[in-house]
Amino acid sequence: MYDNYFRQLTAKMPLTDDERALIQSFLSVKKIRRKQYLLQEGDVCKVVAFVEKGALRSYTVDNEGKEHVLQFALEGWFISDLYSFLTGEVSVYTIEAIDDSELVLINQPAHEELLKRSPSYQAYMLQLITGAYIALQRRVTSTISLSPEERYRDLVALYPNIVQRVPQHMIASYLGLTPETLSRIRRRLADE
Amino acid sequence: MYDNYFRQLTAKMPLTDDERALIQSFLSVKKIRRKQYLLQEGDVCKVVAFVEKGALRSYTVDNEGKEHVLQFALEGWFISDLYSFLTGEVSVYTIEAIDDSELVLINQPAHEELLKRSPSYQAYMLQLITGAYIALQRRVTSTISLSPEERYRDLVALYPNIVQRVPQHMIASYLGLTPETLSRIRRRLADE
DNA sequence: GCTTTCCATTGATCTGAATCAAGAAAAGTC
DNA sequence: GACTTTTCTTGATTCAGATCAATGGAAAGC
Repeated sequence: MYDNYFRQLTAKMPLTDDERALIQSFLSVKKIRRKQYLLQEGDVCKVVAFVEKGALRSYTVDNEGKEHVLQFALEGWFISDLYSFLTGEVSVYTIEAIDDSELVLINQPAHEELLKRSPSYQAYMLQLITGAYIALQRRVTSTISLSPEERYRDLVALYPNIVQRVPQHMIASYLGLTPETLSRIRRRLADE
Repeated sequence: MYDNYFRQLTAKMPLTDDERALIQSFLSVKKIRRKQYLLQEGDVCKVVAFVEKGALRSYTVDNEGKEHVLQFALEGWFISDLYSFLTGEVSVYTIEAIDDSELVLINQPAHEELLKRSPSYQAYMLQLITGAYIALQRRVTSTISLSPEERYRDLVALYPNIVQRVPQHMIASYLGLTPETLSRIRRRLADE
């Protein structure tokens, strides 16, 4: 159940059996079906989710009712609204399963407790947030300095598995394009 | 010299005199003149800078030679390319002083050492990166879900001091607009 | 204080992506 | 396996913001 989670964790952070048991005692498992929500806009984000299996995305809805994808999370990734999770403020994001998925969850009190009790967990969290920060910064850089076509190529180069796995209109939304525009970009690239 | 820095730090993290002395021994001070660089594209980012006085910005230059502002830092803010600083990879960003400025710097080895030796510093760094992450996430959200006019209003509401202090064409660049477009938006808003 | 560079504004025009519309194909559901 | 829903594609049209161009004014630098 926690296989991928601990594979990931121990790869970065060797753990004693005791520490592993301690951490595991604070985790829980959840299965979630395609199109179900892990978080809804207006709620406080209660958990950080590790994707054991499946795929999820987070998105905002603007005034005109349009969705804008913030992040995808495939197997081995984390997803959450860290802002809401850490501050307790309500979230402007929705997190939804793209496919039937299996998640490993940790809630806020458990997270607090583990930070205090496990130095490994603490160090891991610092790495996690740093990684999230770096991924976001790359995204911002791409958004502000590349053309739509370049942004798409960048995404394909960096996360080919996302492009293969996720419906195209969600990729378009992630890139800040309409599905029509992305379709035309793909044709242009294929024609060359 | 380190007044603002420690005011900021102790506000979040009570320090013993010893700890303060330890941290201070790892810091250095730098004055930098308007238009001088703290970091140039292609170099590794060696420091995290706290702005005691003045104002800086970071930006990327795209294929066509256009600048895109990633971040502003006024008094009391930090600026760096954390990605480059932490990984040692070269940076795609330039960090430049907008006005003559005074900075408190910490370099990578000092940062490593302090992480090991000062739990307060460690906890502070976690807060810092978390804060940076949250600020970036807000920026992404604004970029993907708001119109240019809404983005500008958001910026004015959130950081009025930036808008007052920084040349308008840099604000435009930060918002992903041309100076002309921002000028027209401002007129529209003033006319109403 | 004078010169030069930089900066904000306004108008005219252009353009790339959005929108609108419709049909085909694929996937999901019962 | 038939039906429904979702997804992708293609074409025609529109539109918001970029680009091009020019001016007046402010700040920087000597």
